[in-house]
Amino acid sequence: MDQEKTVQAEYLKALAHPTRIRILELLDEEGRCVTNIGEKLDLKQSNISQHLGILRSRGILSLRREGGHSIYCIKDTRALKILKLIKS
Amino acid sequence: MDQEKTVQAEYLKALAHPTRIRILELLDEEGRCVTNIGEKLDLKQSNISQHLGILRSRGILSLRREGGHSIYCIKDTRALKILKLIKS
DNA sequence: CATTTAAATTATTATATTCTAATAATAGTT
DNA sequence: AACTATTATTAGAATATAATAATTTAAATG
Repeated sequence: MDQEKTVQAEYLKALAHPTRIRILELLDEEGRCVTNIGEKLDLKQSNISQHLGILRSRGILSLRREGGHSIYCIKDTRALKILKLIKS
Repeated sequence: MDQEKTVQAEYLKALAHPTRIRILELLDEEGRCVTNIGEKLDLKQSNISQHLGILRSRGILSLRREGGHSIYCIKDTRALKILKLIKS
């Protein structure tokens, strides 16, 4: 596994997971906190948090704190365009 | 690791690798055989063949035999659109 | 038909990813 | 300040992916 990593491949890897795709679809509607996403997807808190971290580290999501909550929003709308492309 | 696999995620996973991205860029120009791709990318034959197999199994590439060669071509142009989207 | 060439497949090893569970950190609340 | 709620981080085990080397298959050529 000694292939040079590329920005493009890393970006696509961030999108290439069922849960992360579902997160992006949820956040397309509106910004949401971790708990809310966890309820919608019925997954463990730590797991959601990790997936959100991956999407954020690639610049796909942004985060703001509000009350005791972390509200995640889509920052890079190319991600949504890609998902729509795949569905067509 | 018990997430349901989705068509979308599997599709993106097929694209999410540096070598496979380079293969798609090469094939965007013209159809090529395995040997030719191997020379261009300077990688082992079996490795190229495996990557081509992955792209083909997802319906992204098509294959025709010609002389003693397997000529691969891009079949699903959404893949190229996605790569272009990422670069922008 | 033996030999060469091109490509696919298989087995193996190394690495990466993902999930769970446990714990830590960070606010807010009482 | 103790308590609670929310989120993040860490460690570990299970699984998946990727590269190499070796082998096999298939077709073309002498």
